[in-house]
Amino acid sequence: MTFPTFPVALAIVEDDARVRELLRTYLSRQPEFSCTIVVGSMEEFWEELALGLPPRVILLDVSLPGQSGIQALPMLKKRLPEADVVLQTMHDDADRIYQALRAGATGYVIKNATSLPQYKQALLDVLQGGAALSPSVARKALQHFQPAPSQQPALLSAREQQVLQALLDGLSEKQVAARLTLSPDTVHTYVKRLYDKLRVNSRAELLSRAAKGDL
Amino acid sequence: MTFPTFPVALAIVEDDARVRELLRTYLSRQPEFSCTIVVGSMEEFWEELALGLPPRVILLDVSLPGQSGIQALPMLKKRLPEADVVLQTMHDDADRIYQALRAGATGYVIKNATSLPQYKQALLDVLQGGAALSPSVARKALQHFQPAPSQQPALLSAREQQVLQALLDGLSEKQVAARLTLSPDTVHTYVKRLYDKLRVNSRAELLSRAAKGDL
DNA sequence: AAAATTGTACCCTGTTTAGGGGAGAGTAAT
DNA sequence: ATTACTCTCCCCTAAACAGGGTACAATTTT
Repeated sequence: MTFPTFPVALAIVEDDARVRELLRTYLSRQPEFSCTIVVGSMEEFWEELALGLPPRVILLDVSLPGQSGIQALPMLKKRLPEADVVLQTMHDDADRIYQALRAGATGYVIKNATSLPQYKQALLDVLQGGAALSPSVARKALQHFQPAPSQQPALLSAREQQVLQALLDGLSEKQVAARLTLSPDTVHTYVKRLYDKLRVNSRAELLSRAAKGDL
Repeated sequence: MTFPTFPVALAIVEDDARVRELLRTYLSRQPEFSCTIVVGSMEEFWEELALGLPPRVILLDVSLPGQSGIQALPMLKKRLPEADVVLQTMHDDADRIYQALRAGATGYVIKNATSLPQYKQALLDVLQGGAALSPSVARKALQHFQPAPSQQPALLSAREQQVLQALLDGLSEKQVAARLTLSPDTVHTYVKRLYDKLRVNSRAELLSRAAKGDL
């Protein structure tokens, strides 16, 4: 992990003046950060950005007057691909969280549930290549991993379905073996059985049918 | 949020005796927790479980002798649907993380990067309905939200797109050659170029991404 | 005019898949 | 108690694929 040289250029975009100043004063006092841009809207942010050096991390409010933080995210990632964006908001709305994470946010914290030292820790975490999620946000995010597994057929045994899922994830037989802690030969046996049951005769056919919504 | 009544019944499954005792002594000292089960393997866990009251939270090592923590997860969720499971491990392997989160873990912490107070905090977080992810784990998890940024078909020439389409239809290179009236070698050349442009390195990966709606 | 891209085709080596066989241990059902 | 099924592992051969290179003519871009 390449560790950043301190202080790190930090931008704060937050429309609530009280919160904004609180963050600025606290974070400015930390030797790790230098608040190079502190503004109340994205419009102001774009202006300031043109003037000085680009920030390494951006602490961004989700709901802003004018262009919202979420709307701005794609543009931000395009204009500043190197920057990490940590979103902050009052609510832990599942849909907004989902949007934000897809748009490439590397952090998402809930205002009321986050102390100033935790803000600092969150920023340090992303600088070290991690991601910072408030517990309630993380829980919502994890739900998107759940609905994964499929539906039907008692046709396939539990183990067979696990192998199938791994194949659909694009793994090679060797990788499947590693994931399921099996011998590559055993995986091969399963693959053959799957081809038999699913009436295909190549990985490509299997995946192609999966892509078309079969199975 | 319904707050639990303290102390909360906690199970610790960890094969390294030093770590296990460290966690037990520290967490037992906290008024919030009562370590009702402290064992070194899943086999022992199942035995102890039959005797006493079921734990509310389980701190579970990923790699255990015998039945691993990951393997045990589905069984645990079935046997103790009410319990939260926090996994701990040394490594932040992306595939393992993915598996664990899909299997319903509500926490995933990295041993070396987590202090005892942070362990406590992680457990409290899940008790309050949140999820606890170490920063590096969260980062890996977030990558699964990314699949969005697909390629622009513009990058692919007309001929390349025809080959791609044929591949997505599940054809072999030889079959593609037949469809497009090309030499198998030429098709091979195209496939290599496609892999290059689409950043994959196997047919399975390509088809897998197609199945997920990329490209 | 030089450079880059595209379409086409061939060579090479190594790895992975496909499809065939057998085989033992365990569980469930008849 | 035989049958049937599942899970696990092993052997084999031949085909397909992955990745690396070279080559040249026709465009298109610069």
